[in-house]
Amino acid sequence: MANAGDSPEKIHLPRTDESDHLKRIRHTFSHVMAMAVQKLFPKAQVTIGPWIDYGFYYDFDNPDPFTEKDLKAIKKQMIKIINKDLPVTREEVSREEAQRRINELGEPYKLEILEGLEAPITLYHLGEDWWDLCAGPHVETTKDLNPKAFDLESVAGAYWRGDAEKAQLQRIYGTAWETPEQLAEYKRRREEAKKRDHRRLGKELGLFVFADEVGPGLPLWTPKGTLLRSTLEDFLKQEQVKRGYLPVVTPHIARVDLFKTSGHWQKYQEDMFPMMAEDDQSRQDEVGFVMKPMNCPFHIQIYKSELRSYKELPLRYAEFGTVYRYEQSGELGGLTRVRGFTVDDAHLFVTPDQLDDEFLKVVDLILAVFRSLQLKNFKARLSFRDPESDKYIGNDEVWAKSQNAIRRAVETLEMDFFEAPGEAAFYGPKLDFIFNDALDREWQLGTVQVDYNLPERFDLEYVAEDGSRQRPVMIHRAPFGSLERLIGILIEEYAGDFPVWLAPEQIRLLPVTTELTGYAQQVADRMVAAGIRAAVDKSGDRLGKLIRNGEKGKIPVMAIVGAKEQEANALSIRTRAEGELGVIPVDEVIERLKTALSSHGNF
RNA sequence: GCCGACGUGGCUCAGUGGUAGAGCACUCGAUUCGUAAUCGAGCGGUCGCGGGUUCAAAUCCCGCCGUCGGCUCCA
Repeated sequence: MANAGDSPEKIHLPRTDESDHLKRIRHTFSHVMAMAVQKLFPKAQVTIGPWIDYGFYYDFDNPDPFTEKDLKAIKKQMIKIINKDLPVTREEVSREEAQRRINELGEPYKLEILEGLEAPITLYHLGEDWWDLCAGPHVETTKDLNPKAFDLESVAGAYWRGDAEKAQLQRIYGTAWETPEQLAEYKRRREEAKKRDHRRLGKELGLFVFADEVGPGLPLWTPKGTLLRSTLEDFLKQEQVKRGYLPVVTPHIARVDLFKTSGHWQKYQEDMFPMMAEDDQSRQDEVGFVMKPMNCPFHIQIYKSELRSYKELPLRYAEFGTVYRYEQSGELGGLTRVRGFTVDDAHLFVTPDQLDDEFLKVVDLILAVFRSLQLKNFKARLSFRDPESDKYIGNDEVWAKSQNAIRRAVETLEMDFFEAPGEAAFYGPKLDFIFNDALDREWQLGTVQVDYNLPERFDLEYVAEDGSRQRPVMIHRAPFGSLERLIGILIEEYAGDFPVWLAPEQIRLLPVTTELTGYAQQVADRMVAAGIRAAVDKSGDRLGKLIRNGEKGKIPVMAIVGAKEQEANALSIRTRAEGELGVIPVDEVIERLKTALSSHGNF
């Protein structure tokens, strides 16, 4: 599972790619499931059924979608099949023979699969009655499958060949292991992961809400969530000031024409909120305003507002710019995919000579930011153009230049990375930083992009040393990517237990009796004056309840204030991480908190 | 956008044809109490929205909206 963090678990849960044996087990399980499904649903057609990281799935074309009840029946049937100790046998056949047999079964999907296969064409049989086209490998017999070490998890829709234009199939997901203990541990960790889900914790901790009345994918940030946000913003702003970034602010809407020049309107209109037009004629003429899906055209206009000299470059415009994208309804979820979000955006206008160095400096900043946030589990992805696709602007030469610049950078930094053709932005390639959420789904956070195209489209210039007009190169970059998505990931990464500097409420004072509330408030006021987010629990409940509420609220530091403490000008400290720390003088508590804040460390 | 499941007070959930329930939270009262829930009372819901079936709908049917799991998409 993702996010095992640094707490070592006793039972290792191997991914399929770690073990050849598991690969066979999971693969054979998918065949057993397909066989069971066809036994129970004779009209079901099988398509593909691979192993995946922790299990397997199989896609079926069935007149009716499968239900939860069906899953139970299928599971039972699978156990029956396994207990028959059916041999799994491989058979090599000619293309013609395969065709003949498929026609005998009447399974058109298999025929389509066969077309894409290269020799040798192999079939795998489960006993006498069932076979599928398959490259293998599999276990020897169903005896090698433990009927107590698998489960069917969910049904979902999936398109044939992953193509939304093609048939809608029914996918059944299953998980399979070598031992029942592994299965139990897997399930336990899934449950744990659900508790870390930022949607759940966000609600429990009161960080953000969604309202039907506002709209889907449009989060509302509560005071607590906003404190978290602004702490992150302030942190990055400080880092950027140190690195020569200049702040800018730009509006949320602009004329359509601006995005025609950039190419957004032509390439990504479907992903933008509809145009605001004054009347039908204006709408038809495409004269109106749109919500911005990106900030770059605005920063470009600031660049263009004056004639630039090479002496000014690199110019680094930074803004926490909120953008709006009309994401497909089925894609929205929590904070990780929203329709309105804030990008920690900056656009660097550089001379071609400065490109490599500036790019490296940006990556250095991004990695420093991740380090400060204790984010360690990420992958670097080189998101390049898919040469087959027409969704990009610019010519081949420019793309090659941009992609090479990114490749040079990761090679210079000796970073681990993988290339992903087709993941580029429409105007240029990217170096993306990919993180996993609690449920192991991948999300892009930070990104750096090299762009020769927009400078061209907007006809950007600077005056070079020799007096000639030259074209700058742009670097688009966002270490967080989106503040919303970052916070979603952070919540799950920390399981809601933020380090003191990020915690919305950093210390809570708990008066043992209500008579001490006034004194506790005085102490809290001192802390607030020292830049600490301190609060007093004034509920009047008993201490046990106050502590319970503090723990549930995941307040990193609690301070019990009783008569003894008041007399000693001290606090009895209890932290989330370490429990009771004993009585500490107020001054020392404040000092330690201040240190924790500035160092991003623990109390 | 597609397939499926789900949608009951602020939160978590019970209630499957006969005019709405629990715990927590909240308010009030009593208690002034030392490291994860003090006791009692009270407030609070046109059961997502709109149609339909029925003598009667939270419950059955249809449409829409939203959430969730996938798929597709993702500047």
